[in-house]
Amino acid sequence: MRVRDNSIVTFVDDLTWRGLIQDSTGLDSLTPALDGGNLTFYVGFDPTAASLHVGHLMQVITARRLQQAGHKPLLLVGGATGQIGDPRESSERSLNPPEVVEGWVTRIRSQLEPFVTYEGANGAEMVNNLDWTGPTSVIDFLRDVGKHFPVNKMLARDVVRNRLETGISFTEFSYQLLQANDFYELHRRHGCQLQYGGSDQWGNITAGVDYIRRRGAGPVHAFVTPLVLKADGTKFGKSEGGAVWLDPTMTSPYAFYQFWINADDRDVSQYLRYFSFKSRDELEELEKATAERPQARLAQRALAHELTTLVHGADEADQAVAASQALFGRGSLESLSAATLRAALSEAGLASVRGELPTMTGLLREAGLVSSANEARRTIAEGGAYLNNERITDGEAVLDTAALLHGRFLVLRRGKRTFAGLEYEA
RNA sequence: GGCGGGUUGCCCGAGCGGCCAAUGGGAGCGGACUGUAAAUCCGUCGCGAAAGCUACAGAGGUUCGAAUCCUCUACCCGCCA
Repeated sequence: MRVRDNSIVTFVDDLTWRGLIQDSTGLDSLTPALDGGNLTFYVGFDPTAASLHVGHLMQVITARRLQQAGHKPLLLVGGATGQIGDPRESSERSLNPPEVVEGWVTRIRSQLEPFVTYEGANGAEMVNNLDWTGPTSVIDFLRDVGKHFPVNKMLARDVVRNRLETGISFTEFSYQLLQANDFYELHRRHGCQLQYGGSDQWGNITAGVDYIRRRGAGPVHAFVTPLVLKADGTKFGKSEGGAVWLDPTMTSPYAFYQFWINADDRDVSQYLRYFSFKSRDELEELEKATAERPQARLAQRALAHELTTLVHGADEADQAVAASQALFGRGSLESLSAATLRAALSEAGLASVRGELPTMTGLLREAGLVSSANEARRTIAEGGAYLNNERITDGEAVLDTAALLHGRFLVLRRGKRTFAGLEYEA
């Protein structure tokens, strides 16, 4: 692994410098295990939606990082736990139909696949906890697993304690047994010695560590990564209201790229440490650049490009960059070639209209920038609507064909940075 | 099982027969300033071109008129058994 080659820096030193280890079962034992290479570890993803989102990226990337350091990943997709639901702070989850969860398992599995390699001595494996949890009878589960879990300890867990106020079903309460048992089963079947996850998983993870010890196995290691925070206090991973998904049909590569480009100056250096595979030297260079010339956004560009490449591939990443340059660039839209314009608009979202010449409000609706005519008029009145980078002032004005770029394209924009394209065919 | 309180727009939360599409805050959206950043200030925030329509847990009722009163149903929360 690169980091070890270039100097005295060990793998754990690197993880620590990046801020990836918020809590662990003890660095004294974890350090030699991780620096030694050849550890089998697991990280789990529950199918709670059709796709993973940027909030999961930390765990995905950490898996890749660990594998590059010589460890063997077991990527678990929770076909069983996904049907139960990890308790949230707020309230009880509604159960998803088993066949829906099953579909999500398949999708998430294939989404995870590209992030690790399956070759070599530490080739990754995909596992599904439904394989061992599904066939277990209630009696067996209660006798073999349940007997090792003191309810008083289970109640002490933060999430559970909070939920005692508002209510928690037995179903969700029992979640931690399933996850603890997963760790045990993976330890038993695959020699798994390490589980990591997000900091919200600490309770579930340590439940597994304890359980393995109670069953006379182990010892095993665990650590958790910190919650990704935003300097402005809002939740990480949201963009224009919705989650930023890894699935390109749910969040386009362009939108994904834009999400990272818009990272706050105060956050971007830490994001690079968390998510980037660049060396410490390179990252410190970028941190310096951000401090000195934040307006150049070198760190945001590097982060956005690297992550878009990792998630969507080099071609998609380059297209997202090109589209961003075309749309946000200083040059006039007229100077862009038809091919460049089409490509850029396709990235941002290109719809087509035909027939009668629409009005300005109609254009905004067709482009999907507003959800109702009222909203279109309001946006225009607020001065937030642009056609080919010129502010629209009259919502009732009919489109002038002279505005068509290359005789067919229109660049619509709402606010500073939300672009959408329209292709007009008479 | 009994008694009492509650259910309002994306969220919190006022309203307690007409002046309520509904006070206020947050989120969201837009503008100004910048750097596709932050902070700040300002505006906006159900649908409809409009007439109007749909909304205050659900269903029914009283009334010229209901988010506001009555009845039933569902869910939540207290207190007592």
